[in-house]
Amino acid sequence: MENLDIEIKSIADNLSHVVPILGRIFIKGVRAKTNLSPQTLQTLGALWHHGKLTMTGIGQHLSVPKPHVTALVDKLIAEEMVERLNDEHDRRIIYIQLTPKGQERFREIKLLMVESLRASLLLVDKEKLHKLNESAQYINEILTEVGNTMMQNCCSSGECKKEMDV
Amino acid sequence: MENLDIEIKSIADNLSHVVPILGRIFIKGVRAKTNLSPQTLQTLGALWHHGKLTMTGIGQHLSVPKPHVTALVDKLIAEEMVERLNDEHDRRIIYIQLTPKGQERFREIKLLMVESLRASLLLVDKEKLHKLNESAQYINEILTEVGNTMMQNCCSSGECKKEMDV
DNA sequence: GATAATAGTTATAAATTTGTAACCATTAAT
DNA sequence: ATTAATGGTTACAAATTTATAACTATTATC
Repeated sequence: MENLDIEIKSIADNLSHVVPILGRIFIKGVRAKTNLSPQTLQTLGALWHHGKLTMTGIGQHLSVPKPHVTALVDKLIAEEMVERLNDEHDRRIIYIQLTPKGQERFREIKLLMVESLRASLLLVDKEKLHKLNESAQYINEILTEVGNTMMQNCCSSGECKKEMDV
Repeated sequence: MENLDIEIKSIADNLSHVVPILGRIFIKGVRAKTNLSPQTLQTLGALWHHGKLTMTGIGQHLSVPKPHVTALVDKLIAEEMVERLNDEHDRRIIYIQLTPKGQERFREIKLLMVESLRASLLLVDKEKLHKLNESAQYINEILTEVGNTMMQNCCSSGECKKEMDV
């Protein structure tokens, strides 16, 4: 069990070091070209991935306090990128989902992200890229899994987008 | 070459989705227990990893404008966690590095990060954890590499800490 | 049916981050 | 010897994020 502990330390070390780099690539590298704040971008990303989220679900995904989620969503609604949806059985619950316009817009944002990443990986050779892809896939798989169990019923619609579908 | 493009898209998709989750684990999960802002935490992390950074080096690592780096460093100096160091050959350059107190303090912060991660990975079994570790290691390796090539001479001291050494 | 819990909003203040412009000191280039 | 470029700071305004408290509407519990 000692061994396992060392492994978690190592994971923490490696992943924490990578946070600002990913931020640079996916947030800062894209932000200037849209008029969207980082958290707004992440909200769209979460909605794209999960298809449908409650207000508290969004808050948990971004770890943002609920009142601020309201503000984020209001802003996105003002731009007609997302819409509110009432739950049939529980009238307290409001789902948020991308509008067609929002989907279109986020598709473009994803292109910007890809370009930003491509620029960063320019000098990385094919084989390393392949291995990087596998690693990224795996990390996303695990972290999405633990992320979901931590929020009760994040995407209550049932199915999350597992794959990219640009 | 078509294939390579798809791979980059996939990497972008997976890594971008993971950004808010990592933020939750390593930044938000730790912040409350320290009185440090996210960027201040990341500054310490970068210094821990690189040992020594110039002001612009810090700015590039966090992608933060230079004037704000001054503010961040000033704050850390006020808490005696980092210190300025002059370059022998170029008197414009100022290196920042952790003080012993700062190292001690960041060691504690790393413990908090590990605990936060451990809590998230509670339900993940041993084998997955092992594979996760390998993936995290690889991603850090590649991204650190491209990160460094993008900033001319980030850690001009020469040697970066490659391994965890808590 | 009264009470407690949940989902979301409104309002507000404070902290943090972002973005500029102008500036000093030092080094590089011509 | 000027002039240009680099590394860093100061000053300031704006945008974004964080943190609370109080509140409404609805559902769950006893």
